[in-house]
Amino acid sequence: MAVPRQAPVDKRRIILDAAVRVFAREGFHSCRVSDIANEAGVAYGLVYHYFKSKDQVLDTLFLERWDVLLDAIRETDRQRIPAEDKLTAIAGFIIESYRHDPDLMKVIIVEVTRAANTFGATHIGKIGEAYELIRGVVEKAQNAGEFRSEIPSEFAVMAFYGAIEQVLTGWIFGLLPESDEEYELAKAHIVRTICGGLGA
Amino acid sequence: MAVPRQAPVDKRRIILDAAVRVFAREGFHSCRVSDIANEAGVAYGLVYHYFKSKDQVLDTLFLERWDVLLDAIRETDRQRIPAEDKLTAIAGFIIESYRHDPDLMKVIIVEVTRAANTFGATHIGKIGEAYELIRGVVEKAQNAGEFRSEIPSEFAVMAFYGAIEQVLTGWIFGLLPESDEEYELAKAHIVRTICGGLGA
DNA sequence: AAGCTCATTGACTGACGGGTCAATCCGCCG
DNA sequence: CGGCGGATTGACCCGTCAGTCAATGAGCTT
Repeated sequence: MAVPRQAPVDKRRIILDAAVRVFAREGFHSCRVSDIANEAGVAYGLVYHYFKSKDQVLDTLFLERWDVLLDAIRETDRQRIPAEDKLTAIAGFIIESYRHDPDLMKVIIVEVTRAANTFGATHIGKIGEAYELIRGVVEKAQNAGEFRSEIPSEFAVMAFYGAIEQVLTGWIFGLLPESDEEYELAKAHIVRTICGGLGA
Repeated sequence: MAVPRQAPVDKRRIILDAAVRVFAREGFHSCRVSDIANEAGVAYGLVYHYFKSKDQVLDTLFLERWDVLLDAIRETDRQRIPAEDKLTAIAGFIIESYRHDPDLMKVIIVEVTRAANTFGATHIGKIGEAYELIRGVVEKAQNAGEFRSEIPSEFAVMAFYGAIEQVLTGWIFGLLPESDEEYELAKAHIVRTICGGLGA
């Protein structure tokens, strides 16, 4: 009667969730592994029972979430809707991720995505996958005449993703006001800027 | 006959220049202060003679260069030219800074600007000053009817600066091809995307 | 009930690197 | 010449963790 060993509580999950809070609060480099253990209400050594290293905890957090993002982009691209709507959906997904779990997104953005030197190095591939998927959306739109072809899709992606990341960073560091309304406005404004431009 | 004490060589400058190379090569956190001293051909302790801490070396590098950028933006804004040209000038200045001294810009972008958690925290104010100056450019253009007012200037800035930073990051981490021609294209494309939009 | 497996504990170790400081060097001035 | 002050040196100190490991305990299997 194969009773799942992990029936009562999944300590691994508890550790990961605690790590999100600790990384968000203190930063990956400044925090100690013992902080994670304490936050999780678990012994120090248990972290090393489930993870090979402190780095691997962050890796796991990032990969778990980033794969969800990649799937969401792929799924969006599969729809038969205007390219602009696809971009709105992608920006919307990222912003909703932030609204739903700000700590996790903060960690991913601040400690991985924006820290390509320290950590991203390992994950540049994964991050590049997202760029590539979005580039696909843009390129198809250009071929279909929805977007003008004047601007290389590589630049379009940088502008689009750069705008999103910058807005999230603005929220994270208190440079932009945050509220449910602001989140909705951001989705619309980002896409409108990238697709429609600032020009009168 | 006040002979300048520092006549022969300015060791302080030598240390700063060496630090740029070391930070660019190994990253601020991974490198040791002794690496900087070795690169500068100077004794370990001399770094602490001129700087209070390892952090202060990076601080100095950042502030020196960022103030030049702020001045450049202010100077650009003073000109009587179309807002789009101002943005081109600003993007151009940043990209030229990168072309002129890639190591220094790499350090500033990767270790300060994009590392707002670790370091930027101290410099969020300075970074915000740049946003604010650019926002001024956009807002004036909106009031003059050059740019449409539909998009709040705060978002416009995020999109503009985000696009630039993302392109630089792409170069730094080898996600975008680099060449003199690419630099020129980037200036044009970034501004054209932000001002004209992707839409057909 | 005995013994096995595996989660769990937390004290301990060892490396690493930032920062200190006492000593030395050197140009200048009286 | 003698001595002052600032530049320069680099060995050393010392705190800080990441990661280890031997011991404990809880439940399952036979």
